[in-house]
Amino acid sequence: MNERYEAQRIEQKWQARWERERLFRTEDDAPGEKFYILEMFPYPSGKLHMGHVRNYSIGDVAARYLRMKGYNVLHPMGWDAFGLPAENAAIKNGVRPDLWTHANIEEMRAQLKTLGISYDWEREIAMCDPEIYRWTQWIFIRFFKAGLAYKKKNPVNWCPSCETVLANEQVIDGHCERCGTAVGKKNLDQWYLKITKYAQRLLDDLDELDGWPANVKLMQRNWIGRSAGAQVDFPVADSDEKIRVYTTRPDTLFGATYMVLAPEHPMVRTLTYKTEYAAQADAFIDRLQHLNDIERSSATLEKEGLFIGRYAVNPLTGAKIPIYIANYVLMDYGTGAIMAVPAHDARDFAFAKKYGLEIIPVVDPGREDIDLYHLEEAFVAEGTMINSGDFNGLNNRDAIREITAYAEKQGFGKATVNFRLRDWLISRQRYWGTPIPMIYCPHCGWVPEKEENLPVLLPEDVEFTGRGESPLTTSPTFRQVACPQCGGPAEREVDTMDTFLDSSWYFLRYCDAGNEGRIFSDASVRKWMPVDQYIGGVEHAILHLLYARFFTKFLCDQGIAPVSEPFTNLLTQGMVLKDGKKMSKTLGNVVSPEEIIVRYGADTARLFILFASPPEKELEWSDAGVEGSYRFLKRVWTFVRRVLEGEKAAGSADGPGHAGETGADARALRYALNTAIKKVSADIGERYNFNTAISAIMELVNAAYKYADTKNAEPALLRETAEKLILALSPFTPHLCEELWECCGHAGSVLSEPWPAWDEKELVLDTEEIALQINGKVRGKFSVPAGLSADALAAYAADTDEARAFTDGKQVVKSIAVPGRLVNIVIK
RNA sequence: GCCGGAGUGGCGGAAUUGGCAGACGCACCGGACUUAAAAUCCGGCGGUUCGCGAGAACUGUACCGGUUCGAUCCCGGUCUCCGGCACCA
Repeated sequence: MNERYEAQRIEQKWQARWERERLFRTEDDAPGEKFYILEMFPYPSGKLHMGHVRNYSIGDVAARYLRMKGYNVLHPMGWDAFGLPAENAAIKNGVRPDLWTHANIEEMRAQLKTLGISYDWEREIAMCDPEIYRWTQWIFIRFFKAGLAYKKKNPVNWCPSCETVLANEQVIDGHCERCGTAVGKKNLDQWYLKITKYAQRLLDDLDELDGWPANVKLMQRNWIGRSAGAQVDFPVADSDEKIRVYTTRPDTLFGATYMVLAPEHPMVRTLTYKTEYAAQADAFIDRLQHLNDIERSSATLEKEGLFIGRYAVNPLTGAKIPIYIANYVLMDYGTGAIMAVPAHDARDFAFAKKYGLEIIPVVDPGREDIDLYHLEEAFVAEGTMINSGDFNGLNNRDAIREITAYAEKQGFGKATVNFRLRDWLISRQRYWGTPIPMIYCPHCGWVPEKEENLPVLLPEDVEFTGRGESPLTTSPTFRQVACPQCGGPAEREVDTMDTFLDSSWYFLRYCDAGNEGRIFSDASVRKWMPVDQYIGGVEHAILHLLYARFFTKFLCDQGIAPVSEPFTNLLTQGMVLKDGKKMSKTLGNVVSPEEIIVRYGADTARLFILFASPPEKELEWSDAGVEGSYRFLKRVWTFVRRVLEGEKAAGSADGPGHAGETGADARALRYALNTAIKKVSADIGERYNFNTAISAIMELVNAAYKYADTKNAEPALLRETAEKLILALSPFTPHLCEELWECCGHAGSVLSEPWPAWDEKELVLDTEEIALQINGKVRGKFSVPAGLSADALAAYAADTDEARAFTDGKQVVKSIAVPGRLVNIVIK
């Protein structure tokens, strides 16, 4: 065995051997309970960053541990290969997006292999592969046929830098999720998926996801944004028209003193038609449209409105109330119209004050300090109904129910539910994505491509203009096609799909990655789904994770997927920081994984990244910390070498076989060994706390060094310690451990060894250290035979010299004993 | 503004069910080995005060208060930071 730990040589040797022996291949019918562990697949940008290393190292520890525990583990990897960078490279450098992408995939796959992640590469998929995206198209057609995909002209989010539309989920604080440019609006004809039809189920089923972090579930809940209330119809005075509003406060209906329509509301035009107000309204709307999304929807924007010359009738009071348009009412929530109750809504209050509108209180807080008729701000809390006819005296919560019921009986309203969630806009005016497999026929309308003609291939004869229109329009051959229904001349859709569709089902394909005739076999997904453990960044809490749940539910309804929730357990790993900030090229604080691997080896990189912080927390990069991890691995190497050399020196006769020595030193090491294995098992298997698992192994190594230095150190016990140590460390630093395992004289891989067991008996000590507390303060320690009862322990404690010193001359009030831990004597 | 989460040594972090705060690592300090250095091994390391010294006392988990024999952990309040949502009727 070499004196020095040579990471490079060892890692190359074992990576080659793993590949040659196809060690990580998963067979559906292999023995053992199935476990599907998955890390979010990367976009093939060309280089792995530390965030990737962290993500995949976490997954690999779990995967390797579970394999050793006897599970049949599915641990695949693939590529989220469609997306803008490839196309931008094409525009800038004239490289074909497919070639650019595949070159990047090659490079990143090689990098992943140098990290030693145990992927079954035989199941690798790339979403840009026509044999894969044909199924993305196939799913889209299923959506269309189910009535859940539709095309609609609507004002949509437009990123002027990416030159494409964006889904609501991709607009973060009014900026593009990808490039950070402020998002504007454009009126475009686009494809949508009806995710809103699944809103309630997406919300309800969150309750079952016990294995998800609470914050992610909460973010999804907020995003779905369910609100319960009522819709109420207000007749327009001197007209047959009605204006429908949505309110969560039907109890305040008596206090509705004016109405507001969103400026884009279609009734604005009809109500102002041929009146003096028409021109003003147009001007107002025009002015609003020049604001961008952030300005328009800012809560701090000054409320502005315009009376449009018409009145509505409060259906409860019969009062004529003015109709306004205002910048604070949004067209795309509720009905685009509100009843305004200034006394009990902060926004309505501000508006009413500004325009001198009537304020009628209808909920009495019953508080001295609030003068209801001279309110300084809206009163929004609970109270008793006043000024509300027959409903006076009710608690306003009851009034919500009563007034809704009354409105329903009278036929002018009913209870409804509203969601904040909008349908998913999936059209993109870009090239490098899955073509939307739809054809427009002037005769038949929108018709899906025939399934047997899939995939609809991306044309190669295109120009990359990057100018706001799909490059597919520039193909002379792509567009013109015969209608699949009537055979007449028709035109293909030229937009491509949002790449989030690809990642919404990829995890299903791994179950049967090579299937040529079907999306996947029923048996394969029944075998592997759901994903037992999913690992990725929290930035996908809403986007990817909500879409994937939606797809899975839809495919389940279609009888294609066997489960309605894709991911049983979710771990959202924290970011990797340097100097307190996210690693980024612009900040120039990027540490490249390659550099670390070349210098210290992948095992050190993995160990450091897992040790420095618990997986879900942020991780601060530390060069000194990496040194420390490297030092530890050298220490492990040296320990094993010393054990083996010790055996050689002692001769084979004294080899393994009688590790039963009962000396105190041996006893202490066996305790440390079994404690460590128990802790590592729990920390990996149950808690996913890899940092504390590693610290437990470090403690074991410290204990092992200490024991090895004692005079009568038993070679057999040292060997047992070394071997169990190697196995327990192997999920973290597999290359080193394979090498050490081989040095110990074993032929096979550590991966086919069973996970080391611990012996509960070894965890029971003969004596225990008990803390002595006086009035809750630690005043001493004493040693007792293990396993004393609370009473016996208290008696023992009272008899110690320390206790006597403190209790002497004092009155002992009581004494609390916690077996194995402490005794607290309370004195006066 | 609303909804979450977090605050522990010089630093990353640990304390799993209310029971010895600071495991493990980094940095630092000391010692051994060495002509010397590096590497390695061993030891020390929250703060304040007292003591020549072994040691002792007090104090300490953002801050104020509470419950409890006992609180980093539970409860009430305050501050700060982070994240999400934000004119959603």
